[in-house]
Amino acid sequence: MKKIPLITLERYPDYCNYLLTLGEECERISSGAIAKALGLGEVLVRKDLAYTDCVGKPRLGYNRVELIGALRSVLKCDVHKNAAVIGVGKIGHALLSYERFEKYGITLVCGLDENPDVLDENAAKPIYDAKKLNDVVKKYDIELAVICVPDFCAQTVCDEIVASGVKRILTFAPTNLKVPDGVIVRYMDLAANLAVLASC
Amino acid sequence: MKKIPLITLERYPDYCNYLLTLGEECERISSGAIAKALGLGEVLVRKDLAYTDCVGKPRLGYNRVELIGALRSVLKCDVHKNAAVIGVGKIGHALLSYERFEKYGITLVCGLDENPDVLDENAAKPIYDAKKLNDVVKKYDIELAVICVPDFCAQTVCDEIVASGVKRILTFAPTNLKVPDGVIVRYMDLAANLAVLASC
DNA sequence: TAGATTGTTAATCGATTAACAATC
DNA sequence: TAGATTGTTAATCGATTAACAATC
Repeated sequence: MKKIPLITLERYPDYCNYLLTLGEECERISSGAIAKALGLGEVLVRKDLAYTDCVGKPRLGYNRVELIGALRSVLKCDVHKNAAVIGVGKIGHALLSYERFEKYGITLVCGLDENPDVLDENAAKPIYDAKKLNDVVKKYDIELAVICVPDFCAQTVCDEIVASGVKRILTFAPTNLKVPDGVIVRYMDLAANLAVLASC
Repeated sequence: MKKIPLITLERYPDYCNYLLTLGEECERISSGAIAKALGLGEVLVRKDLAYTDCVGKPRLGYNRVELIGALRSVLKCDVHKNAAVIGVGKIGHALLSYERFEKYGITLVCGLDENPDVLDENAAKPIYDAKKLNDVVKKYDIELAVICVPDFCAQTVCDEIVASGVKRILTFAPTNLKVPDGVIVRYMDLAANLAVLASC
C-alpha cells in the first residue's frame, strides 16, 4: 500500500463531509459529481480515491456508504484517540467544548494550565495543573496535544509534550516549533490566515 | 510586479514572526539563517523574499528591519481593515477577544448572531443581531467576515455575507462554500486538521 | 450493444532544489 | 583580494490535468 500524499489526505475530510450531506437516497456517486461539488478536477478525485480500498464501477461510480467507510478507515476514525489541550485560555476553553472532533474518533478529554484559578479536576472536561502533564498523558493515553499557550512559552510547552511521549501536536501559537524526528506538528495560526486572506 | 504565489504568501507571516523574535542586536540576517530557523531550503527563502522589494546584499544578507517592513507591506499590515465574526458561540466568542489580529492591521470589531440572548450592542466588541449584517458592514466598513455558525447554515450565512458586499471569508464550518468569482474563502476546519494529524 | 464512468499512462504545470555567475 | 552570500538560470520533483483503453 503506497503512502498517501499529505495533500490528498487533507482532502479526505472534505470528501467525507460532502458524502455525508447526501442522504440515504443517494446510493452511488461519480467522481465527476464529487469534483463538481467540491470544485476539484474529476481525475484528481479519482486519483485521491484510488488510495482508499474503495473501487468504483465504470458507468455506476462509487458506492457512497462504502466510500465513506473507506475514507474514514484511512483517517482512522474508528480507532479512538484521546487529545488534551495545553493552555486553557479563551481558545483552549472553546476547544474543550467543541464537539466536532468526535466524528473523527477523537475525544478532547481534558485541559492543562499553569494558572491555578482555572484548574478544575472534577469538571466534565477536567483541567489539570500543567505540572501533571506526564501523569495525564499516561492516565488518559493521550496521543494528540493541542497547544493554546501564549507564543513565548510555546517551545517550552512543546518540549514538555514531546518529553511526555506525545508525537502529534496541533499548535495555535505562531511559533515554529523544533521537534525531534518522529514528532509531527501542524500549525493553526488564526491571525496569519486572516492576514493572508486579506492580502491575496 | 509579478503576482505572488499563495504558497509563498502563506510563508510570509512565518518569516515576519521569526524576524521579530530576533532582537535589535540582529541587524542583518542571511537567507541561510532564516531557512535553518524555519526548516526551509535557503534558495526557497531567497525566492520567496525576491517577491518583496527588499533586496539582500551579497556577503551581508538582508537588513532585518527593512525585510520585516517589506513583508508587512505585502501582507498589507499597515492598511487597517475591519473584520466581523458571524456566529458568536464559543469559538466566535474566543475570537472576539483574541488580540493577535492587530499585528496584521486587522481589527475584529464586532460579532453578529441570531440568538437574542447573546446580543449586546454596547459591549466593547458589540454583538449585533444577524439581521443587521448589511448595516454593520456599512457602518464599520467590514472587509473580512469570519463564519463561526453551525455547519447546516454556513452556506446561507455565506450568501448573506456575499450579498452584503464582503469579498473575503474565513470559515470554521466544515462545509464547502459556493461563492461568486471575486470572493475568496479560506477554510479552518479544526476537527479535520486534528484528524489529518492523527492519521498521517 | 452503446455509452457513461472508471483506472491508468502520458503530458503539463508549478514548486522546490541545484548550480553558478555576480558582487559586496 | 578572497570568500560568503545574493539573485538567477537550469534541473528536478511532485501534483494536477489530459488522453484513452477497459468495463460495467
